[in-house]
Amino acid sequence: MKSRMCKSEEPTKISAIREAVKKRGGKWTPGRERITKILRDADSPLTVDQIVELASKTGRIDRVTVYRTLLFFEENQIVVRTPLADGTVRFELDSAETHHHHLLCRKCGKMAVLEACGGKDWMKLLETVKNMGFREVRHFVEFTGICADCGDVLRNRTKPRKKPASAGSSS
Amino acid sequence: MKSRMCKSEEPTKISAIREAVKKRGGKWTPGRERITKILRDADSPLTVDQIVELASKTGRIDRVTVYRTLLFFEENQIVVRTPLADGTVRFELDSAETHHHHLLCRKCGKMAVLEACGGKDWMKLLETVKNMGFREVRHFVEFTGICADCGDVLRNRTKPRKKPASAGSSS
DNA sequence: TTATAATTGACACTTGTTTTCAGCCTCTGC
DNA sequence: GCAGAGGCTGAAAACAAGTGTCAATTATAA
Repeated sequence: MKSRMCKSEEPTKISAIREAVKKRGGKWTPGRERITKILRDADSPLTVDQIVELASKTGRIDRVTVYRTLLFFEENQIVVRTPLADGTVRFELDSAETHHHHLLCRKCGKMAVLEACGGKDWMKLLETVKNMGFREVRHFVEFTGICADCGDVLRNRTKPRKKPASAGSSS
Repeated sequence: MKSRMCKSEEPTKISAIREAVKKRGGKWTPGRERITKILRDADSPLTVDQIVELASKTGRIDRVTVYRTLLFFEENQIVVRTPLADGTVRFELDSAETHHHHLLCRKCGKMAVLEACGGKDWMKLLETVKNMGFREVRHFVEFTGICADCGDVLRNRTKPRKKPASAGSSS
């Protein structure tokens, strides 16, 4: 059971993505390359805002272009869109040979990746779902909590800095 | 391991919710009662739109009032807000002595409830999360798939009726 | 019944995302 | 290397979901 915090060890090849784009009749533009590199180098799944901000450091790019590029990438299985329990939507490269889930700090929004999941008991649960008549079942698992850093801060305060973000249903 | 499709067997008492509202200094209004009953009688977690539509059948109610009521209920642990992998946000009564997770059809959006979760393997995963320094850990699990009804329809078609809703990250 | 404080509806506003359209750029074929 | 076609981009506007404001209304305690 392994975990990372979470730069991918062997970065997805930009050239492979370029070929995938062209194979689908898309063009390889500077904007798409910048967005691809940002996603490849990211420590964690990124929001549209984060991508716009990072991309803006290396030249002008319109927010709309980022939306469109992400949509194109998503439709072509280059990136994965992940709506989280805190209501934000994040994007990451779909290099996922490795099956992983997300871990989100409810205080600071920091994300980590968990490169593990269920086990035997989990399989039984999946079986239950299939017995209910569901096919092509996928699962979506997210943990939320207070990360070590935020926990330390809290211990040194009488009042939290601000109202914690509501973290959706869970248990 | 039990599952339901998913009316609660012993409906949460409206009177109990009324008392909870009043205890928090809130007033018990016809609008709040209507929304409470709608949530209690729902077959599955509802979107704001669905609540507005259902509530409008028994009298006029403003969408803003629904938002505000749900927010008030959420703040007072009467309802739970659940953002799903398809990007929608749904609400359900927080009657949850029973720990459950959601099962969503990617085709028709129908929801079911799974009154079960991981098991021993799951506990190990939780342990990993805690070892990463996270406290107050909650988990959020959602299954998506093609339900029996939609599966049958698909088998009798060459083309899907419409583009399936993108169902977020999962695996 | 009355006073008062919370709730409501209407409207405007904010934020996040998509659409439209004209001009620009990548890529293919020559 | 060059030109044409079609895809991509930026700007502005449209759209959708959710929030803030305020006057009028209503539930509730006294």
